Amino acid sequence: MKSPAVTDSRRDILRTAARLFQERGYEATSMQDIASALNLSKGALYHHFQSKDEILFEIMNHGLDVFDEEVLDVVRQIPDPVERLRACIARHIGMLLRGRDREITVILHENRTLPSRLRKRINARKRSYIHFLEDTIQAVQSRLGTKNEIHPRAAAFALLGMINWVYQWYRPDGSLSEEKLIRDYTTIFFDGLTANQ
Amino acid sequence: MKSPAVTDSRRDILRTAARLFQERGYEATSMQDIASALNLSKGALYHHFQSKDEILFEIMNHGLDVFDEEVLDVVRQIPDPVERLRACIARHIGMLLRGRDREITVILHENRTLPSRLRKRINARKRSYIHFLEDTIQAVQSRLGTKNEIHPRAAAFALLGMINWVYQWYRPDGSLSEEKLIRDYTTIFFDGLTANQ
DNA sequence: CGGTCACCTGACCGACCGGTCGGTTGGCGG
DNA sequence: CCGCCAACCGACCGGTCGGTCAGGTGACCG
Repeated sequence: MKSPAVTDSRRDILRTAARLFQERGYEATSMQDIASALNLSKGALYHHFQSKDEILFEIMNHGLDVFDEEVLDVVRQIPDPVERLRACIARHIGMLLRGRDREITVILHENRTLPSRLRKRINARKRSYIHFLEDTIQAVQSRLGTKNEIHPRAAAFALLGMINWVYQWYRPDGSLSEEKLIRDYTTIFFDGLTANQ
Repeated sequence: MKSPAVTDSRRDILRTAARLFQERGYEATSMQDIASALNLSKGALYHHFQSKDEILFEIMNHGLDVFDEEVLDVVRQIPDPVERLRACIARHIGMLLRGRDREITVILHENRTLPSRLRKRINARKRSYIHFLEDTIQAVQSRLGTKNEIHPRAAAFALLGMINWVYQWYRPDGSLSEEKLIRDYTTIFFDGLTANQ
């Protein structure tokens, strides 16, 4: 077990690095940039992490930890598939918008920059979320007895795309509130643009 | 007017650079990488372009030219908003999947890497597409007399997200055909997951 | 009080970056 | 056959990158 001080400084580095990676991109952010932002020397970073890659990997892993905790673990408890999917949409969007350290954004954007060994481990975790969405969508379809033949995987990726794209354009200080965004996205996914409700 | 040879070698460079940028990312691709892939010296690249930034900018500009030509110019001719939107979805996805040089993918991914002067010009062109989508969606809503209050901008970005995310996961050699993908995406956006048709 | 260890500094390394430059080449117009 | 010039080469520039390392410092422990 590591001392709290150790994990604290590690977490500080990860938070700052995540912010910089999100603002400038991974490749465009140097270790010196990260060190300067923390009032540290570059060498000090290498006391806590073996490499720049490890920092990125830990950012993503921690982001996925938080995601599992605040989204998946909660919505899995909901037995009704329709309500489960609704809650999932709301919580996923909420996390994306309120995540202070933007780890999720880094996960989305720096997909291919990780060396393949580490990337595989991250992708495996992502894939389990995809499967959860696919299963839930299929349950929703048979529950509501829909007669269309929408491929659950296509629907899962469509939903993921809708939501994950939000970070590219949404600004919290704009005219569109988070609640309205969630409501509209949920309506579109379940009932489409032409919904009458 | 430039000679065909000049534009030819420029286009070759842009195509190869676009492929590399898409595979490894802009910052992770060096001018030497581009030159080697073309069996050229690095200096030769600077005979055709002033800077690496200019190459990225021209890739994006050309990608948007093709997009305007193959998507927007065609679907704008369609008077009925519903049919216009359907055609737009189909053509947008088709372009994304069949675009040989992946310029569109580069446009989507390397948003923030351009210096702000050039980025503004690219973003202005993107914004005009957003406005087109918003207007069409609003026309669809009033045409079908939908009673919901989905914000046209939210719907436009949801649609964009669904479609643009495709490049992150879709593989043409998988079990999901392009036609099926277009059909499912169109159904989801117009009628939702619970569509009965 | 002396020793140890986590934490950190700052100088340093070789590789490589984007970009430049003087010079070569080969095909084409006159 | 000459002269020209776009296209290209390869050495080179200053600077920055990720990463290393010897050493300093201060808190804690016996």
